[in-house]
Amino acid sequence: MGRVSQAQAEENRRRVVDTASRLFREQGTHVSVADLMKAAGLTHGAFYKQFASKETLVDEVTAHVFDEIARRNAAGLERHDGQRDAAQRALIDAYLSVEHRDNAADGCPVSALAIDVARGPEGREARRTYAEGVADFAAFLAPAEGVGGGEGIGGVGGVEGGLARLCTLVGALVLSRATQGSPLSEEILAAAHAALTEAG
Amino acid sequence: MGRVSQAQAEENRRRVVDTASRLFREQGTHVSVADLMKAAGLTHGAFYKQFASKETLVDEVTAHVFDEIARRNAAGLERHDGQRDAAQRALIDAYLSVEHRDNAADGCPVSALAIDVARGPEGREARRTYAEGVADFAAFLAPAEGVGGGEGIGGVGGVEGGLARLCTLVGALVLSRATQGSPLSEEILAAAHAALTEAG
DNA sequence: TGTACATCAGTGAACGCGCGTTCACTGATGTAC
DNA sequence: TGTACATCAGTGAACGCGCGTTCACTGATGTAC
Repeated sequence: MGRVSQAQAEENRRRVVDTASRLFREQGTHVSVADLMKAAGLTHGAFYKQFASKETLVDEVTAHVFDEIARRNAAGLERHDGQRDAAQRALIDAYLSVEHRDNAADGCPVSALAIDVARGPEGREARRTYAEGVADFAAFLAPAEGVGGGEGIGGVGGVEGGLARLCTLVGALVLSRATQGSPLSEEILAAAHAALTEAG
Repeated sequence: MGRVSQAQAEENRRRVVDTASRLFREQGTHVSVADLMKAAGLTHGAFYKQFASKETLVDEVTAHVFDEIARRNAAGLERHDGQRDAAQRALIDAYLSVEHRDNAADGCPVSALAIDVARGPEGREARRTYAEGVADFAAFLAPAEGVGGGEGIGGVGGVEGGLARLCTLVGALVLSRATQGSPLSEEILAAAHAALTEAG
């Protein structure tokens, strides 16, 4: 194919990262370099002109995907005019939807990458990024402290309450995906939704 | 080595299944046949004298490991003289402990195998076994219906309450493993514990 | 109970395959004049 | 502005390696007499 313009090369690189951020969430970080590059419309050899190694890409994609979710949460908050409670409910609704269950590629990286991150070595940069993403997400989910009646699942407030809510969300999504095909899958989403919205 | 007695052969087979049930939970079902057999004290060739394929083993081990957890839950109930509430609390304490987080090999298969099951094909027998295991576990966790005050997380009762509690347990374990090395890991366990014990 | 032989659990080399990675090559792009 | 050349993004064959699986072989076990 010969050389390609700098602009084209940059766009290609971006497309590889975007494609990986979808494929990794859908199938895990073990997706092969060849499959990834094919999905991005290139051949596998080109990969190493842009990335030092597959491990490097995993780290970069992890960071990329958590940036995206942070932006999305911020946008959600804005859409509800800064009303934390409403934004949280909207997120919980979307998180525990069948669409989210069936569309891991576009979905939450906390759920989608948990096992890949857990099984990677502890020193890994992806691990730090992941932990930060969890903390940010929990902060977003934190119930309003002590204001009028409801203060979240089990009555636990603040960051702790946010963490507990996140556990329920992530557990529900992971379990509903693992039981897909059984009626249990939808029951799990409904049960978690009821638990999170009725006391929260 | 030559032939081995029937009793010895059966014991070897059992050891392979036991070893796999630990390694699969610890590292996932992608553990290689060679590594598995080495860990069981045999060579890889012997594997196919006992199992039709690796997929067959995964199905058998999934069933085995869920049998074990069902037995363990039943034993827990007996140890507390059939007092459901006390048995549930003991399980929640153990589930959300640092020991459980650090010892996936002996731990809950619902958390450990979730992603492997979710990524396997839908028709897979392991999937059915998994869904049954989830249902049984949720039934065990179900809060007592309507009796005096507490009826579980978010006030959701019955099977639904059991499912919601299971989501929180599984989410907490998965997240605390993925964030291991960060202080967040212990905070997650504590937050889920507080949420599950204070209203339950 | 003792002998002769078929069985078959376990061994270890070998298979095809897909993995991550390397590399000689191509030829349009970017640059120096 | 036009020409000459170095650069380097992308190609596709090839690398060593580990995977799941197969197979000829071994020799103690189990069985038939």
